Amino acid sequence: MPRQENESPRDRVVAVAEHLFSDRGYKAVTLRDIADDLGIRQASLYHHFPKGKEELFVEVTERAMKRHAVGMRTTIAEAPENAECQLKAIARWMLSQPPIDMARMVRSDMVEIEEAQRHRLMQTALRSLILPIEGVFDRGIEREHLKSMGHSRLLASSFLSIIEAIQVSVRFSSRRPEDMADEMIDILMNGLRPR
Amino acid sequence: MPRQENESPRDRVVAVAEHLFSDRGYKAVTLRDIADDLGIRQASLYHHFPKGKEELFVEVTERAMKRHAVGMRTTIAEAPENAECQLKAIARWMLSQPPIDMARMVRSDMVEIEEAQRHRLMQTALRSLILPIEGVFDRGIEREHLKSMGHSRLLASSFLSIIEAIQVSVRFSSRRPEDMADEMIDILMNGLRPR
DNA sequence: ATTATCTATAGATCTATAGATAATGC
DNA sequence: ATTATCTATAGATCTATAGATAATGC
Repeated sequence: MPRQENESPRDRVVAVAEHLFSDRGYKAVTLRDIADDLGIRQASLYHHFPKGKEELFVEVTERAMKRHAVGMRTTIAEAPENAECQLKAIARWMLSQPPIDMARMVRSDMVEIEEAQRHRLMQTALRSLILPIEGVFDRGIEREHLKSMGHSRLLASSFLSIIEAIQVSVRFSSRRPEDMADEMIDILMNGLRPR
Repeated sequence: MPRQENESPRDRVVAVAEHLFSDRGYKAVTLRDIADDLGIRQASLYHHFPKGKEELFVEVTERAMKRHAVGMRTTIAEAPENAECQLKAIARWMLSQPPIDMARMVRSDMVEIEEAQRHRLMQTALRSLILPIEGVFDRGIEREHLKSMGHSRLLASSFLSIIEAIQVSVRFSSRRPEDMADEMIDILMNGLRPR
């Protein structure tokens, strides 16, 4: 089989690990789980990640964040200059990706890894996910006179957590996640009270 | 020391376990962690919970849900008959309690426990947390003509996830969580767009 | 030759059990 | 007598290491 044609074995490891970590978190996923899904032996993972589980998790998280940094940027750039449209586009982008439970990431996953790595990953998550959304709200405030409480960071992380809630809801609902996102964005823009 | 005056040893176990489980989740918390926080030996936990970790976790979750069922009911009952006030009161109630990461609960914690227990706990969580909030929105739709998309369940779980996002934000912000909640509720009610 | 896998296994950690000891409450 | 703790330890699971074997790409 000629290489370069598709995915390197290392990339497959990262992809499978991402899905498992994204679903159940760092501690609940074992190297055995990952190896089983890949159809290889647990020890074989050490060929790709000699420092082991933590190294793999950090790589998984870094890649996901890089993907989001790019995905967010292009998603926003390609959407009309309008907060509502951009939020709906962002929602679609996020829903196309493995879910990110920020609460779990901060409280459970990150505490398990080395201090230095943790700080760096948290910074990357802020830049890749929160700041781009914050930017959309800030430009909306500027250009469309959206209400501002001077703290669009809270708005951005609330938005992310709503997407997360939708990704959970999908398990119990037959509605399309995109419709749920649009509905919630509608409420964020116009409010529940009749106008 | 006369008993009945305060907390039974078993109650202390549940209380300590709740804080740890609430913070880091089922798999990431070991019986040793709980015992250490209590100042006892790991094996001593089996006196109170002979069936072990899962039994303890189920008890912790059930108690938390019962507390929420009561807390929600009285919080809503004591607030003015007005969706905005009731939501703000609920936010204060939730912020006074250990955080509940629904996404983690569904995806990570619940998968580790027995099928039957899982179903029961999920039902209890629905009744104790989601339905009361759903009720507030539904009555708001009825009485204050709030906008309805016919799916206030999504609204309720989004509301919960926003509270969760606030409890995470507190770690990085110096703002009062109650103020953050009020701000977000304001946006939910009136929208970001100028009226 | 390099890359990707394997088997075998050490060492750490975690849950759980058995049985002894101490404290508490009639 | 009952309740709450302890020590000691078995057994399972998990991460990680060492060294062998197979596949791949010049």
